[in-house]
Amino acid sequence: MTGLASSIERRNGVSLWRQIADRILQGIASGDFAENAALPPEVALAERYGVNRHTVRSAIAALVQEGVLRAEQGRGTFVLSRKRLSYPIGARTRFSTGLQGQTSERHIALLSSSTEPASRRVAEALGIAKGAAAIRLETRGEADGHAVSRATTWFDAKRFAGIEAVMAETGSITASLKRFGVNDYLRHSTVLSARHADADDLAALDLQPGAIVLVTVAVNVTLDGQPIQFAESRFPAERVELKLSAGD
Amino acid sequence: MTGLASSIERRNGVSLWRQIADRILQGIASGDFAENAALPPEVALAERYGVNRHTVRSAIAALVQEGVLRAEQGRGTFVLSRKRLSYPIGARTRFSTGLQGQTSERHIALLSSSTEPASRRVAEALGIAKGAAAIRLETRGEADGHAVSRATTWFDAKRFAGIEAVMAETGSITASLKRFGVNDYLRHSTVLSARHADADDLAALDLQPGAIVLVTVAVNVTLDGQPIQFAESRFPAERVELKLSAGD
DNA sequence: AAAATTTGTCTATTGATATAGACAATTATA
DNA sequence: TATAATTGTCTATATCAATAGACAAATTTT
Repeated sequence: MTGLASSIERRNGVSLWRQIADRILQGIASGDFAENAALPPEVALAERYGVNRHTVRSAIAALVQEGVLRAEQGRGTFVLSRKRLSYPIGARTRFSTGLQGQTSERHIALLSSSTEPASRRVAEALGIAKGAAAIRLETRGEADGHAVSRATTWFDAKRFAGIEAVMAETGSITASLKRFGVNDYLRHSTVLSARHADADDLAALDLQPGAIVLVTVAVNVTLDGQPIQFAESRFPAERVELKLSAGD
Repeated sequence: MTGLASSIERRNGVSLWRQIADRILQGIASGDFAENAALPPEVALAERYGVNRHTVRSAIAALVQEGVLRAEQGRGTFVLSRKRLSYPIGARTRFSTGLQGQTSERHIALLSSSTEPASRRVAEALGIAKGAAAIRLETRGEADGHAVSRATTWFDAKRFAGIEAVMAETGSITASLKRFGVNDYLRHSTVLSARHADADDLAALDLQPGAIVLVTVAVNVTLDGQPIQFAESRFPAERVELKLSAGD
């Protein structure tokens, strides 16, 4: 028995690159090509399927376009995990607890922090005067070593002085707020949009140009309605989906 | 009614003529194009699918090749009845005589042959020692120019030495066996199953990926019960039905 | 018989597909 | 740091796919 699973056919109306793309998809589905691992190099695939390297490249390009693969010059071509993280959005949205059960490890890394005069938008959201001091945190959410969010968060500098240090230490917004006497908080509002990732997102989220990010702009408030946090978060659309839960 | 069930897509790796051929097949299956009746003229089809007449012609040419349509100059293009060949399976199963009356021409083409040590399964079927030399024939049954079966056949190499040459010459198992003194034989057992065609079947039987093959595993014996032939045959389910006759 | 209908053949042009080779750019490894 | 491995880009060429038009060949209709 020869045992060729399904050979490539020519002149049957289906282009070779499409046939090979389909076989790569099959290989991923069957576990032949492991998720999050490198595909065999282009030359090896070309030999395996009996076609030119450029034909394999066309197939890979199509799958990259479809968000199945990611090619990295000099390193290889990688199979993206097809399952997206499902990130719940609702009244009690919290980074860590929201991803519980989906990942084994998760934390928020503090990339940088600064104290700046509040812009009009920030001031309105936090209920402080425009130009008043606000603390700005640039963070990256990570789960199992993969970047899953990139956020810019604002606090009233008067009330939460020094929160950046606590944040760097604890790796958790919820834990940091506790240090300032905020034992519970609710999400007051969330605005959702999507756009192409900018240069900053690309670097922080390890994305390729053209990638899409989901953007949430949210205000968290204390139980009595006092605004304490204003944040814009970016999620890589290819790795994260947002699940809206009841209660807004 | 716009009613475009599935529109034609360009630049997705599947040629227009293949897409249109598939839609015509769909139309036949759904009764949109009646069997034994004329298809709409090429110009009408071209307009219906929004492509050039020559593109429709390519699609029709492919379906003519596949035995689905017949084009007649000046008259039209006709949907052939997809009556299947009825292949009798029974004690006296023979390729040629079994299809008598259904086809005008039929023969068995020898694709390749080899002598190999008998596997356990082959040895048991032929009543020889495991590892003893066995002749393996790879054949294709053809009727009216269409492939109707693909078989792997085993003989005891000691008793039927050189049968591959006779087979290539005569194109008939029955005639070949006669040369070795087997003037009559019976089918002892047949096991029937079905599966998707593998790459080999697809090529040999001129099928499209996903096609189904009927599989028979049979042992033929002499009148006194001595096993002489062991065969696995694959029949394209779309062109052949197996008719079980009395007497097993 | 003439006209209309329908499939068959031919030429021509354009863009997509596939192969081939060379080299650049990036990353990992010895 | 040099070398190897790997993806990215470029040029070139041949074939396939699709469109377009004209006309031939065969059949049916008028």
